[in-house]
Order: sequence, then structure tokens, then C-alpha cells
Amino acid sequence: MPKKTTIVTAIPYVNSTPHIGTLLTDLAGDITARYFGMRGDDVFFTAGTDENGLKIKEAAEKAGEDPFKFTDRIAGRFIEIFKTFRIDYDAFVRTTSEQHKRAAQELFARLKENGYVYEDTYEGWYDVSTETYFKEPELIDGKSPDGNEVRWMSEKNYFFKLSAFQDRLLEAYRTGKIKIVPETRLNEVVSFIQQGLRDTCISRSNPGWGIPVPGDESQVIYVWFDALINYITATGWPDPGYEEKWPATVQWLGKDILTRFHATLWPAMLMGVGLDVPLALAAHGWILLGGGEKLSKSKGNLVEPAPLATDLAERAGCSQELAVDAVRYYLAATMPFENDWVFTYEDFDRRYNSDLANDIGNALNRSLAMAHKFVNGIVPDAAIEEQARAAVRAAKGAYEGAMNGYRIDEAARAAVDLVRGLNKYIDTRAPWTLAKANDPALPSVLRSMLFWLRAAEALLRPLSPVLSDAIANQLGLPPQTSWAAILEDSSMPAGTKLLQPAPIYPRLDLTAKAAETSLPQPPPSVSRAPSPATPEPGRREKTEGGGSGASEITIEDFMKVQLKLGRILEAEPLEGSDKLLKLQVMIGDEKRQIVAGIRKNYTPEDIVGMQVVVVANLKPAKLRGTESQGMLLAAVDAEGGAILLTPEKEAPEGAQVR
RNA sequence: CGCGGGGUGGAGCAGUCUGGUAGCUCGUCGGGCUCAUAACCCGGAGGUCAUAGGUUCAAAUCCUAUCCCCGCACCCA
Repeated sequence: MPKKTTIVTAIPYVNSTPHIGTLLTDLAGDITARYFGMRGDDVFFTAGTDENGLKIKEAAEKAGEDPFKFTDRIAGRFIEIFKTFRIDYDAFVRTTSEQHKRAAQELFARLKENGYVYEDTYEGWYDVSTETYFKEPELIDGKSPDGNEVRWMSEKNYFFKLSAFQDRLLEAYRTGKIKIVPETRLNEVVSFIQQGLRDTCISRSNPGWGIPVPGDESQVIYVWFDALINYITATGWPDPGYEEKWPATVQWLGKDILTRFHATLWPAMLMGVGLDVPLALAAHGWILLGGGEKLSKSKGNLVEPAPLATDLAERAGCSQELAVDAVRYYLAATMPFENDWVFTYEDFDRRYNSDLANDIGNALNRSLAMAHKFVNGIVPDAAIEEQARAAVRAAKGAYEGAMNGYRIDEAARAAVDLVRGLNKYIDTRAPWTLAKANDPALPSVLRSMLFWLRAAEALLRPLSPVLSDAIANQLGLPPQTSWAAILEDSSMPAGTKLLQPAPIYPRLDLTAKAAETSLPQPPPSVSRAPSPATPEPGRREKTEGGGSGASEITIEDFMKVQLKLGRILEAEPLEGSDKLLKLQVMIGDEKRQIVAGIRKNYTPEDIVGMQVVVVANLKPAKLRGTESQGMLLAAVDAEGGAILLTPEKEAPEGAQVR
């Protein structure tokens, strides 16, 4: 009987755009699910979207949309991102679904039956935009502490007796019944609980959006309370059969929602209805932008994952699918736990080159090249050297240890370290020297190298499945999906016909100049909102240290960029790419070939004859093997598509733009 | 004394619980190799481990004090 493993992920609130931080939680879940799946567990992996709450209703109204349409649309965006990034969940719970509504109401009703829910009157100044009550002394000039309008509310609400669970929760943490990852956060949780838990209000007056309190249509279940329930909705609860899938083996979430919600309220809710608590709560940190600022939906300073991948695909010349896996790898390798991680495009590029293109790509490339040169591309029937076996065993062990503690960053490191070890091994054993000397050890060394690569393919697979597929493919084998097979000779069978090596991840040109100019403010940067005009007092400006694009530039800097007006003469799709168009653009009397990633929104017919703004002094770059002598300016829409900038009226060609 | 996290070579981190020659990746300098994607391998330079005291044969690690940074309504991973 395979082991049952349930992995659940915190669900994002659908009031805005998904970004790389949103993805982190689900990616962690997906990687965990893939890993345990390879180990042979019967994995159940869930994701979802949080769609209730007054805030959603208001966001919908603001957008002039019916809330159902609005949530469909936004949830669709998240689902799209998850699909693009191969978040391969088994169940997806939208909290507006009937199934969830039923589970939430049932749980509420049972808690009430068990005496953990009571009614009381809640009075205070209510800030609608944040759905928070304030007490009189907390108000500033009759407004909420952050300046929102408040209104006096006095309403009957339902309360959850959280206080009754204090001892049981402490017990669960002291005995390790619920494990917290990383362990450092355990202190935080315990000290929070020890400070004393207060009963929490779990309903709001019904605004016509949300899940009604069972038996009292005047109230809806508080959005946080309802959202947590999604984890058991996914298992089919309260219908029989859910026992197979609950409790969760691990729940993934961000560190911000650990203490107050997932480590206290949620287990208490489960205890209140006699359900098991999750075995582990894994809380990752945040990915911050260059200035150390938190990525936040409300601040709008987002790095969106899809454009990040698209941009990489174009700059590096790899497929979109592989670029997605590069982003997956990057996020996995830098997954923050104890500390937050500062994201910069420079760091992203560096990591891509060093780990993916250089270490992994080159190891595969040189190994295959040698196998073709020395043994005709057929895996020789020779013993695998003990050194190779030992290296694989060690890496596998390190990886398992990391994953047991849900340390995805460490697992990623174990995988790349294995490949680094291979590069050392190759240099030490120098097959090219053995070949010259007709040394009989040559076939063994070659098979060892290939065996080593095969193991790396397996270790990388949970992180970057498409990359692993590509490696397997070049090795002439089906994907290695069995964890147990990693150490077996048969994982790299003698007689296997190897394919010709071909770069999976072409290197990015990161010469100093290239980093500044041809690193075109990648699309995502456009969505980085300008920082507030007046920096918050007390917040230090961190612009030094090669900080990312957030820093200010002088007019001189800007003037270095030569923008000119051009007209598109010809346009045709670029072979081998579904994003790129090859354009011939007239800039005054100069004709330029420009490759642009605009195919998502434009067909060649659309744009021939159009006037566009061209960066004229951009260092030429090769995209998909075709030279591009400039770039077009475009705005980026929510889906990462480009919207070309064009003059408001016909302007002289070749004109300066400033 | 509100709670919590952090300050380690140019950058990003590990090491701190269980004191014992300061480690990794990137960058940089030099060398090697030529199988390979100007990649790969080896070596060097560069750190008084925030500061000041203390414990100890020995402190990045333990203790005390101080300074600085970052979170901590809601939302957000």
C-alpha cells in the first residue's frame, strides 16, 4: 500500500495580479508533491483561490463588474499562472464554489453544536476597506489609523471560542504533533499562544457576497475563517472518503499567515470538530524587491512570473516551457525560509547562467560529446565507478534529508552540487586522456558520467520537470520517475543510444554593457509601480549596491538611450517561436531588422505600416538565432502581452523621441 | 523594558542549538585543460564574524551591555 501524502497550499486572495511571491507557495507544494510522487507515495495535492470577503465585492464594483464575473476572471488568471508553471494540483478549491460553501457551513454548524461558537454584539468604528474594527482611541481625526473612512457599527456577530484551545494547541507544538518548518518559527508561535488567545469574531453582516452563516442569513462567515476551511473542502469533507486524504502531511504557506491563522485558528477549528491537525506547517519567507520592499498586491510593485519567463525565453533563446522551468528552478533554489530573499533581475540572470547553462548544461553537453566521440554514442557495458555511485548516493541522501524537512532550497542545492561534482570528476578522470592512451577504464568512466547525469535528472525533476525531460531525452531514455531507481545501474542501461548534444539553456550574455542596455527593462519591470512620491519617514532609501531598476537615474543617463520614430515595413513570424515577430523597420532612411516579442497581441498584418518607437542605440542581440538591431517600446498588459506605443499623430520618420 | 527576525571577505548566504584551524555560490586575479555552451577544473587575493566587556586553555558560536537594520492593523505568499 503506497503511503498517503496530502500536500495543501495556502490560497491566494483574488483581488489583484499574481506575482512571483504568489507562486512561491504553490510551487513549493508542487515540488513537494512531485518529490513524494517519485518516491511512490499516493499524493493528493491541493490549491485554490480565496474569493469571498467584502473587499472582493468592492473591487468588483469598482471594476464595474458583477462579483461572480469578477472572481471568475481573476481566479482564471491565477489558474492560468498555475497552469503555465505546471502547478499540477489534484484538487482546486475556489471558495465561492458550492462544494466549499457546503463544507464551510457544515464546519461552522458543527462548531456551534459543539459549543465553540456563540453570539455577541460587536461595536466599534468599522473600516470597510480593511474590514477591521477600531476602538475610539485608535482613531486619528475620525479616520482609521491609515486614513480610511470609518463608520460606527453595532452588530450581532458570531464568535469562535479560540481561547478554549490554548492548552491543546501548546500541547500540539510541545509534543511535535504539529511540526513547524523552519523550526525558528516555532518560538514565535508558542510565544504568541502563551500570550493568551482571545476569542475571534468569525462573521460579518451579510453584504450580499460570501458564505451565509447557517441558519442566519443576516451574517456571512468571516473570510479568513471560511478560507481556511478550503483545505478540507478539497478532501471531500464532510462526505465519507475524506479520511483517506486528511490530515495534511504538510501545509505550505507564507510566514505572515503562520502564527495568527494557520498555527492557531486553523488547528483550533479542526480540534473543535474532532478532525486531525496537519502534521507539518511549512512557512517560507518573502521575496523582496531590490530596495528590500515586500512584494505586495496592494503596493503594485510586482514581478510577474509569466513575463519573467517569456523575457528569459527571448533573451536566452530557449523555449517558453524551459524558461518556465528556469524560473521554477530559481525560485526553488532561492526559496527563503529563515531570511527573506531580495530579488533582482541581475541575480536571476546570474543564477540562470551559472547553475543551469554552465554547470548543468555544460556537464550534459560535454558528457554526450565525449560519448559520441569515444564510444559512438552508445552507453558502454562497463562497470560504474564506485566514486560515481558514492557521489550519487551522497547527493540523494542530502536531497532526501532536505525534503524531509521541506527545505526546498537545500534540495535544489544538493541537485546542483551533484552536477558540480560531475564536472570535477570529469576533469579528474579526463576521459580524453584515457582515450589517447587507449586506457581500458574509459568505458567505465563514460558510463559513470552518464549514470551521474541520469541521477541529476531525477533530482532536478521535482523542481524542473521539463528540464529533466530534456535531459532524459538527450540521454536517449524515458523520464526517470522512480526515486528508488536512482542508484541502480539499470537507470542508465548499457546499449542506450544517446542523442547528439544540444544546448538546453543557452547562455545569456551578461557582459557589463549588456546587463545595462540590452537587458531591456524586461517586461516585468514595467509593472513595477513607481515608489510613493514621498518616501515614508523613517524608511531608509537603499539605492546603492547595484540596486535594481528601482533607483533613480539622471537626465544624462536617460539621454544615453536613443529613441527614434520608425515605421514597420514588413513583419513575419519568426521560425521556431510563438512569441516573436521579425520586423523590418525604417528609421528615417535606415532600415533595421528588429525581433520583437509581440506576437501575442499582434499579427503581421496588424502592424505593417504602423509607426513605432524604437530604441535605436541598443546593442544588437540574437533572439532565436536572428539578429535584432533595436527594440520597440511597448506597455505590458496583465497577461504579459505587449501593447505597442505609437505616436498620437503621424510624425516624421527617424524623429528623436524624448 | 510590546513581540519576532537579522548584522559573517565586493554581493548573496551557511556555520551559532552540540565552543576547537571561518565555509559555499557569484564576482575578481592567476594558472590548467581542450571533452564542452568564452563553458569546465585548480589556486590566490580579500573577513579583527556590528561594537564593548565577560566566561574559557580556546568564542562567529556561551553570558552581559550597546549600536544599527527589517517585520509586526488589513491586504499580501
